[in-house]
Amino acid sequence: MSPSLVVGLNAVIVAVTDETPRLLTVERAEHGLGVPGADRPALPFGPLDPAGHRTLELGLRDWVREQTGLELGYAEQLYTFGDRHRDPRERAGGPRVISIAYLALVREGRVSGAGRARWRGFYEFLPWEDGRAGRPALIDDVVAPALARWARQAADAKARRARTERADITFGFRGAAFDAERVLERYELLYEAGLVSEAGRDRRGATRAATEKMGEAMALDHRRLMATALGRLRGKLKYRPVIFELVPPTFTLLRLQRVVEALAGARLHKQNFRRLVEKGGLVEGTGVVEPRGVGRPAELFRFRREVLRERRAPGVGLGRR
Amino acid sequence: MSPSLVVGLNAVIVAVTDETPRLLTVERAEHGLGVPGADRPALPFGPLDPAGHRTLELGLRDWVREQTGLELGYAEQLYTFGDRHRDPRERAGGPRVISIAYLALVREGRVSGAGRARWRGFYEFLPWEDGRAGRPALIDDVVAPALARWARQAADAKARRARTERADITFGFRGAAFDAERVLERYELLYEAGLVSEAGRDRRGATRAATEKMGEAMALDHRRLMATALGRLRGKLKYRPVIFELVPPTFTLLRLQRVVEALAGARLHKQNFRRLVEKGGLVEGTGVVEPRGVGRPAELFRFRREVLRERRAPGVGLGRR
DNA sequence: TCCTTTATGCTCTCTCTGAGCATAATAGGC
DNA sequence: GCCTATTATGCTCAGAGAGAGCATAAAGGA
Repeated sequence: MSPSLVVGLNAVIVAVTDETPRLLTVERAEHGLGVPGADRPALPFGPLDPAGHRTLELGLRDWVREQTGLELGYAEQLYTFGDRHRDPRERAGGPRVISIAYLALVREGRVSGAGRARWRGFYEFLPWEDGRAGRPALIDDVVAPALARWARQAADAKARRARTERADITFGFRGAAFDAERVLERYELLYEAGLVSEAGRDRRGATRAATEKMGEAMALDHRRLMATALGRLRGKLKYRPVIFELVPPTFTLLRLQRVVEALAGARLHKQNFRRLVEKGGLVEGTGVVEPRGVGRPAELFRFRREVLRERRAPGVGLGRR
Repeated sequence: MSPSLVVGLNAVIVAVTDETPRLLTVERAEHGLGVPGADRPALPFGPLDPAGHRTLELGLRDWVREQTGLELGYAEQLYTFGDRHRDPRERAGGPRVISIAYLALVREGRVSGAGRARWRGFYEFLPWEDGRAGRPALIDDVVAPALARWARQAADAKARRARTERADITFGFRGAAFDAERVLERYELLYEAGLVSEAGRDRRGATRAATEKMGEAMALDHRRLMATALGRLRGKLKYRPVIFELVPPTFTLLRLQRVVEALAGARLHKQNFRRLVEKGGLVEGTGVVEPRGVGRPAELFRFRREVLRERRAPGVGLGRR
């Protein structure tokens, strides 16, 4: 008999290369034999071994090493997902699966050699989150009308208003402020409105055509984990110097800025970004300039550890969008 | 045979009454027969029922209702703790216990009728976190020398410097900024240095006399969960209007301020606090004044929901300390 | 009436942030 | 060598927000 309860460990592994935030995915043979969507990209996953894994994080590192060949550096716990039927095989008598998700950051230079794993662009799965070229047309062309329809389908006037307000706040409609950190809230709203294909046949306000524009699906609820990770990362950038976990030891300020922009999904003002990180004590010049490339050569900078003593919440800000 | 793996649900239930942040604790007969510290205050706890609990949060609510009679309102997941030997009974063949901790907030008026549970002051367990009367003497008189001793015990000069830097950053020694949110980091440092009694016989830099001044111990790693909760709550106050989950529907601005101060562990400037919440659109006057009390009567205010549309991250700030 | 206490209004300064202008230093085309 | 495109870097200005403190208002009690 299979155990009635499994504690799984999932890793959302993030790197930024070529100004694109990327996610490490694996093929998931074992995770869905005969289950619809079993061929979709999945996050590295493995069950906690209660006897062998001394801590959750060590267990995660073991699984990631085994499945991707990658030795993780920075990792933090994200969230634990435990709703019933997260894994459809539970309906067929499979164990209840509780998944503890971690966010891990990998430096730019180390994205090769991921074994049978594959780096995929974050925004292939969450295309509405990339606002670097201005507010994504997807939001106003596809999301807004679908959510409006979803709101109209509510039972009464009060529920309609609640749905409209929620859509406004999460996507910044009708003058509401768009908050880049609310990635999970946006995904969950899209899910409830039937706009992402993981929501299944219950399509509600959404047409098939609309759903198909909403990015690629992942296995199980892994797109939800991704959304959780991106939201957390965007939030954390603002008050912890995690950005330096994603770049090489030295970097030009423009490269640093592009990495922040890639994650924030927004463009930043170049001179102000420089002022923020330089005057803010986050970085210090090395005196060395990077020769290659057009234009005036840029100085290479490095992270300035002392900032941890000096400032309470050293981070970079995400811009407005 | 006992199962080899249990997923537990723990609740850190917080209320503020009489300007004191409080925690709901229970007696833990079942949780430590013959184990040292079994009589210590504990958090409400119950194992997840894989068949009965549809979501983790619903399972938590069930357990809290059963153990304390309380119907939870606001609740959010905090963190999942899964280190081996969190529960000492694991050493004696007990199951590996993974605990998913939640933070729940209870409104001031609802703290009665907690069944066999008991409200305890937060700072009875974490006395160094209350800086409302100025920097706690405990930090400079007890913590600082003990951590200095702990730093000196490090293997080499490099490790010594690392320990010193860590102590400086977490407690704001030697000119470093004190960050009220780093509650967990402080607790963990105290634990590693053997300054809290949960650390067991391995006392390292700490004398028994010092340890006894460091607040009351809790069962298992529950003080760690408390620290996680307080840190999260302090952080969240700054960018989400969670404070209104802790106060009645109407309140004077001074009462609101006292609740923030109680949680922040710091005093705030009265006029600036008023400006922050009033001009910031977080509250609106009701036109009604509260009669009782000395001094000029104060107007009653209420939370202004519209702020959620208008501002990206509406919160209150914690002051400097 | 005066004093104590709490509420409320307002100002001043400093810092941070958004925005934009201006100049510097390269490479490549001519 | 000169011109242009391109990127780097320095600087200023305006407005928002935060920290601090002064001043006035409205109660109750001596």
